[in-house]
Amino acid sequence: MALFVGRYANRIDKKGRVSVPKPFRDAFEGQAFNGVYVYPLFKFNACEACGEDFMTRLSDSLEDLPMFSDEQDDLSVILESAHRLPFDPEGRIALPPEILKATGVTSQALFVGRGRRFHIWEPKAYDANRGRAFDRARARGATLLLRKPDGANGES
Amino acid sequence: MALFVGRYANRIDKKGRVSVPKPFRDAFEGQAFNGVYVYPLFKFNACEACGEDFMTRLSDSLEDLPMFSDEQDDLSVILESAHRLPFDPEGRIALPPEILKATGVTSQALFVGRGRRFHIWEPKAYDANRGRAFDRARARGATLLLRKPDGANGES
DNA sequence: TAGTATCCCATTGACGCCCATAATGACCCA
DNA sequence: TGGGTCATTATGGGCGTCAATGGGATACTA
Repeated sequence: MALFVGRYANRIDKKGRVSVPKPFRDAFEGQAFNGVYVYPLFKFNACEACGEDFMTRLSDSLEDLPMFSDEQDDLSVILESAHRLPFDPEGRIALPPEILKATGVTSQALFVGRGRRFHIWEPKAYDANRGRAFDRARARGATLLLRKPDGANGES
Repeated sequence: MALFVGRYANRIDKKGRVSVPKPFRDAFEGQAFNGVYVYPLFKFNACEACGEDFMTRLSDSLEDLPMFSDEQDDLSVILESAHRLPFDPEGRIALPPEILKATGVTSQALFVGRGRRFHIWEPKAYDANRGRAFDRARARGATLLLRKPDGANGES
């Protein structure tokens, strides 16, 4: 699957529909479900979106936690508040009221690439947060251990 | 099999029937039994529902516990109190009195997606019990370690 | 025969599909 | 290098279809 990168601002119409940027739609090529899963983030006033593959991986990861455990129940709130949004023939999705409320999105939605998933922000809210992560990373002197280049870890 | 995600509130009619949300019904595609298994949860005033596949998996998991152990006997109550509910031609099920009583469901049933299974709640009870799960996750700064994408860890 | 469960049909309201148009950017040619 | 044309995406709105719901008819059971 291609990666989600870059930022795109699209308009919300009266019916609550918004076009998912073409480059993002292309990245869903070959998935069983032609659409996106969207769920609110608890760290930001924004929501996250991904395809069926990633959602299944998320669900399976939750099942690695013990059944009936508090930890599993608390984190399952992601699945409970997720929405399965199919593309219409023009590649649009309809954002549910709950998501609009959680993100503050009204007339415009900002799509922000995040690799295997992407975020949806109210543009002004994004600007307010933008740069902070960058500053934090600089201040902390953040480092990242890269995986071995393919084959070594079974990734495609 | 597709995942169960999101929340849907449907009404119970005079005959005790309730429509299972279409997205959930679709997720049962290709299962041998055209219906759901429903059993009460001991942790919440709610019940859990799943398809034949998951029920089999649950039964097998119980057999992994030591035979004749208290643990196995206690958890086996799930199987004892489970109901096998077939869909009617319109995709509705009739919740048995025992389930209605255990959940407090009367006029409305809230279907809550949980990945490979889903819960059924009385709407107000859900708000009271689960409404703060999101805040708890935020407050705790909850994190989740994802499985490696496919095959990388030998699990399937 | 009464009570219950299952099936069938009707209604309605939301949403998905289709078409039309506008805007954007790429390409070609002078 | 500038202008024009074409292709593709983003956007707007009307209409048909389908899912949720309610009620009646029929078969089954105790």
